[in-house]
Amino acid sequence: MSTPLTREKLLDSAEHMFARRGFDGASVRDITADAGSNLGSVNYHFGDKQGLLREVILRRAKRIVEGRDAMLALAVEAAGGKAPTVRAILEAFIAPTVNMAGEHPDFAALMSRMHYEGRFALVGEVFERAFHKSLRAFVAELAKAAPTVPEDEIKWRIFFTVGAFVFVTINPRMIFTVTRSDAAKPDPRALTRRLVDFCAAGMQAPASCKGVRK
Amino acid sequence: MSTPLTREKLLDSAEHMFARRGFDGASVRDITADAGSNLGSVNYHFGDKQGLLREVILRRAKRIVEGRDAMLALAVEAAGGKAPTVRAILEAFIAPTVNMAGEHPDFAALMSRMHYEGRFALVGEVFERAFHKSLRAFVAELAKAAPTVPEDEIKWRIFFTVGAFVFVTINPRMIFTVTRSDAAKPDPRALTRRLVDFCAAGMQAPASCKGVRK
DNA sequence: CGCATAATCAAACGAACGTATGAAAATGTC
DNA sequence: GACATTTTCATACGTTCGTTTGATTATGCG
Repeated sequence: MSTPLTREKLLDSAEHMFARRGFDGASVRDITADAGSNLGSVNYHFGDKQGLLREVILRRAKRIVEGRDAMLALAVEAAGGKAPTVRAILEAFIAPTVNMAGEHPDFAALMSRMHYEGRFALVGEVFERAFHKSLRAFVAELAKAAPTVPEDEIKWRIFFTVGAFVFVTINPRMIFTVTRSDAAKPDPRALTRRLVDFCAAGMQAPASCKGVRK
Repeated sequence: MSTPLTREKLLDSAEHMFARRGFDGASVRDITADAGSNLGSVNYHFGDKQGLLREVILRRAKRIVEGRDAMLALAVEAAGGKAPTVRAILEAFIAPTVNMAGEHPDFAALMSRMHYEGRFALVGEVFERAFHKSLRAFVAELAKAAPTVPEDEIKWRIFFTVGAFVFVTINPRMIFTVTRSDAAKPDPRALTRRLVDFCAAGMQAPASCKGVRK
C-alpha cells in the first residue's frame, strides 16, 4: 500500500486531538488509542511527538497556499492588465482558508492554536516557509489595488484580516452563544462573503494617521 | 499585610508562564520557582492549578470591561441624545484592551490563548460572566449607530473586530517578521487608531448579502 | 507573654508522560 | 516456500506532573 493506513490514521487522530487539547494536552497515548494503533507507532513513523505535529501541519498548509495563489493568479488574469479589486484579492486570500475550515474544522482549529503557541521553533519555521512568501505577494497586490493606503497600513490590515478569520473559524460555538443566532451551521460561502465585506472596507479605509512618522 | 506577597507573586508568575507556555505547558513547579515560593503554595492559596488560572484571569478582566463600559457611557453622553459614532463606540471597545495589552502584555497573550483553549469550562464561564453582558450593550449601541447594517451582520463584525485585536496583541513579533517593519514598539495609541480605522470601515460596510435568508 | 491562626517548608505520593527496546507478526521479493 | 524488510506489539524505563502531608515557622491579638 502506498499510503500506510496507520500513518494516515495517526495524522487524522493527531489533528483532532491537537486541535481540541493543544500540543501538551493531547498525549501520545490519547492519539494512538484514538487511531487504534500501538503506543510506539508515533515514534516509529514520525520520530517523536513533534515530528507528528510537523506532518499534521504540512499535510494541509500547502493546499491552502496553493488555493490562495491560484485564486490570486486568476484574479490578476481576469483584471486584464489593470490591478484586481481589493475585494477580489481578499476573496482569494480568505476563501481557501474558510473552505478548508469547512472541510477540516480540526485543522482550522489547530492552525489557530498554533498561531498562539509560538514557543515551537518548528511552528515558526513551518509558517514562515508555508505562508509568508505568498503573504508578501498579497501585500504587493493590495498595495497596487489600494494605492491611496500606505503600504505599512496595508501590512497591518492584512494581519487584522488574518486575525478576523482565524478567530471566527476556530470557535463558532462561542460566537453563537453570544449572538444567540440559530443559524448554527456557518455556510463557508456566507462566512467568506461576510469577511470580505468587512475586510475589504477596512482595507480601503482612509488612514487617520496624524503624520506622527518618527 | 492586606495583600499577601506570595499570592501576588504567584499571580504574576502564573500570568507570565501561562501566557508563554499555555496551561498545560507551564508546570506548577515552574510557576512557584519563578515566584520564589514553595511548591505547595499554589494549592494552599488557590486550591489547585485551575483555581490559580481563574484568579489570574479575574484579576484583570474586570478592569477591561469597566474601561469599556466607562468609555461607552462617556461616548453616549458626549453624543447628547443622538447615537455616538461607530468610531467612538469601537474606540471604547478596543482602547481598554489595547492599553491593557501595553501595560500587561502577558495578560493579553494569556487572554488570547484562552480564547483558543476552550476545553476549560472555567474559561467559558469566566468569559461569559466577565465580557458578554458588556458585549451585548456594544452590539445594541452599534446597531443604533449603523442602522443600515442588519443586526446579525453587526454581531459577526464585532467578532471580526475581536479577532483582529486578539491576533495582533498576542504576537507582534511574527507580524514584524513578515512586514519587516522596524517600528518594533507598537505604540498603544497608534495601534488603537489603526484598529479603529480598519474596524469602523468594516463595521459600516454595505452587506453584500444576496438575500439568501433561509 | 501565650496562644490560635496563617503561612511556609521539605519530602513524598501515585499517576501520567514521551520514549526506548526486543520480540512477534506482517509484508514484499526472489 | 524461504528470506529480508517493514510494521506492529507488549512492556518497561526514567521523568515530570499536580497534589498531599505533617512538621515548622511566622503572624495577629487578648
